[in-house]
Amino acid sequence: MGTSERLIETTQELLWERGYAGTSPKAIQQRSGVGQGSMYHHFSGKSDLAAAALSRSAEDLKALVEQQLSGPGTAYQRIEAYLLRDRDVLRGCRIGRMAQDSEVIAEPQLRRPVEETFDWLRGRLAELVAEGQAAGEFATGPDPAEVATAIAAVVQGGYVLARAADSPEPFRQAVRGALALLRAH
Amino acid sequence: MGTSERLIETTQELLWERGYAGTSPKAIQQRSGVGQGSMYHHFSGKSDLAAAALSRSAEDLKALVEQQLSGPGTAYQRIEAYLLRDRDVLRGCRIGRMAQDSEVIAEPQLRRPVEETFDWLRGRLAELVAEGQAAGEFATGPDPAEVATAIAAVVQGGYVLARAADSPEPFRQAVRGALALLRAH
DNA sequence: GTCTATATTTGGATAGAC
DNA sequence: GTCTATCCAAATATAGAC
Repeated sequence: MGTSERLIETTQELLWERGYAGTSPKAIQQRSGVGQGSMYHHFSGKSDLAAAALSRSAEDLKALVEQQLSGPGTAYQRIEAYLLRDRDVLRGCRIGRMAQDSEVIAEPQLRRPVEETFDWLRGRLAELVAEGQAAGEFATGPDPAEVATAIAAVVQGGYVLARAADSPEPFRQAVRGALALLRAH
Repeated sequence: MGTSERLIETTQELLWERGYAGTSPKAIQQRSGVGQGSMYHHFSGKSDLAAAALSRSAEDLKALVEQQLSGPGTAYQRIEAYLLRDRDVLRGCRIGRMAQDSEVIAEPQLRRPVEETFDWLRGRLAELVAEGQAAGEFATGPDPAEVATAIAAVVQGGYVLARAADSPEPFRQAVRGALALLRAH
């Protein structure tokens, strides 16, 4: 594996664990085993490396989610597969976490992968909701885009509530509540 | 206003804006106008001061939310009042933001106010959902505690999606979607 | 491409005078 | 209670040798 690769993967891990403000170049060098000179040879600095890591994480996450959303079954079943998939809930969302970090939000190069991931997710969920409405699985009153955004928000908020409680349980409750409301029509 | 008071309020602001990792003693001293000696006279250090600030923020937030939830109207109307209240969406939630900060989650003194706030909120919402079910406003199938947690998650996740998009719109969409699902039965 | 040396600023605090 | 001096490590690089 190349040096850049090692740096990017290590930075992905550290950003997920500690956020942008909490991730130092020194920590990246130590965990990756790459020296300071090498790091600054391959990347211009912390934010350059973080931008590469976040783009990579965004791609990884979209690919993973697409597996659930494009699986077999009805629209409801695919949304359910996404919401109930195995997660290490207390780690939180590698992308959603970055939205709380003011430095990430302030730097377009860092915010863009975060924004694009959620734009994609909300659009993809909206397609499924519309499909489920057409199939008579869901109530047809609600706007599919609004319901899709609510579903994405339940996941992100579920992580917040779970970390606050230091327990995965609130995440699971939130998801079950959302599924119950989707079904109840 | 006392010196401790000034320190606490300034720390509340900075934690909201920059998170725990991003808030330094020096920044607190500069914004509050309180000197270093004074700060360390009144508080033993950063985490002590942050604990006081977070407890205060938790109280403030609970009082504010309780206004909406205990207002006039049906259960649905009070939940709606809470979800639609005027917010500076892009600032995010002063309490929910802290849940993403690993140092906060790791220190019980810092995590406790965050945990308690959401425990209280979820319980309070669950009462309202149960009340609405009893009154025939909501479908009676879903578990009130699960629906309540989903509602709290929509708010927290709405902030995440809004900050990611650098626009309040996803928050508003998520909330409208949640209200539509609550109504659709 | 990688290494070591060096540099500046901040983080986070302690000590002791006033 | 507040101020100034001082301290040491970490953050975030740049420079130049190899």
